[in-house]
Amino acid sequence: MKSTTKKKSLNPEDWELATLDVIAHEGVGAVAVEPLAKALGVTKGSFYWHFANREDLIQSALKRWRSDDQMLIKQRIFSLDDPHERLKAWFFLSAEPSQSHLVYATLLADRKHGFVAKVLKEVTLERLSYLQKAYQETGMSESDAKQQSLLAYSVYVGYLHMAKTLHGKLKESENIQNYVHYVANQLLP
Amino acid sequence: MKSTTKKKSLNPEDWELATLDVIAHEGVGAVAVEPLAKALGVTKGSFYWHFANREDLIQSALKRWRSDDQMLIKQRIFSLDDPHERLKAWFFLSAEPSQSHLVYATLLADRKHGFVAKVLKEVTLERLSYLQKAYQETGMSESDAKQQSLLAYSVYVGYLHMAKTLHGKLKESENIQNYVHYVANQLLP
DNA sequence: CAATTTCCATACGCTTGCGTATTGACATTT
DNA sequence: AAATGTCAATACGCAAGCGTATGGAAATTG
Repeated sequence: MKSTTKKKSLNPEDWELATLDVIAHEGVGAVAVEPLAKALGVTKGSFYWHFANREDLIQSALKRWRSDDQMLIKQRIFSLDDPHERLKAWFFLSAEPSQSHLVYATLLADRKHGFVAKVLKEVTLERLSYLQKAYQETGMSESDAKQQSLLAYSVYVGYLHMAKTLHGKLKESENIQNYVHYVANQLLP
Repeated sequence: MKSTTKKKSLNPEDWELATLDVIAHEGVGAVAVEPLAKALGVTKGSFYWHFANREDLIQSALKRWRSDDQMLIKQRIFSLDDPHERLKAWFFLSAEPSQSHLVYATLLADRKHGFVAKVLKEVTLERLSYLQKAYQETGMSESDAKQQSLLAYSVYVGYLHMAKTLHGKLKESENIQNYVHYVANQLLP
């Protein structure tokens, strides 16, 4: 994370966005007030004006992340009428590179912060219920839809990590497109 | 991690096993010499007798993890002749709780240590090639086997995280068995 | 214009943890 | 018995980072 141009005056959003950037690349544990301040071109005096402490900052950042992510999913996916199209849009969205996915991936691995586990669980259950609903609308029984949504979601989570782990062995554009089509074929009823 | 009974004298294996326990539960970044020493009932003087530094310890611990895991996979899965049985064994093994899975999950999230990325990639590629080989032996084309093994592996990785994230909502034994059967049905040719 | 508010810099004390140096205790070898 | 090797304890200096306190600068309000 590079130092930004010194800005006239910072607001809480500036801090939160910088925090999400750290979380995306290094996880919640790497969020540190002083290096963040340095990156933003200030010292920590102003940080403590805006936030009670480090955890307050992280919670605010995650709240923002969650809200933005919900909005994106609603616009891109759950505005579609046809459940098949919705599921397809999910597969394509889930394979797109984005900071949101990176943040989500690091939250998945967090073992130390109860508030992280809480946000993670809520976001995950919400997404799963959207997927289950879509599968049910295609005609699946409730119990099959439940298993299938869990499976499809596991594929998303797995893909998040595979893309990073096998960087350079997965990243050819045609391979990604092929894979997504393959997955959609396997997981769409 | 609790303090163990004070042992007469520690060997490198003691340190490595304690380190894997920390990695499993909190990730590589949480490995710290002094708390480890405390947990083992000694002070860090003897740590530095056995290991050059913290990284040396972590690398040794990961080397042990990798070696044990390879052995387990070979015994439980790749000793089977029938590729269908092998794949089924993989699905069941991958859903079993184990420290090895926990370690693997935290390695997946590590963004800070090049040597971790290296081990992770090697382990992952090795497992993928085993899976691909098994799918091919069931009669799949090479390119389908490749995609299918990536998909099946993504499901494993996804499941690792879902089990933790949705703790208490996934952990009923019948649900796990149902899920594994469901997955096997979907992903076995 | 003075008072208040907002944002910010800096000093301080504390904690955690690292690696190095030194010394001690015990076991093994010569 | 002396020398050597193994394991371990402790002190030390350093760094990173946290939160608190204090004072300053700029903007806004009355």
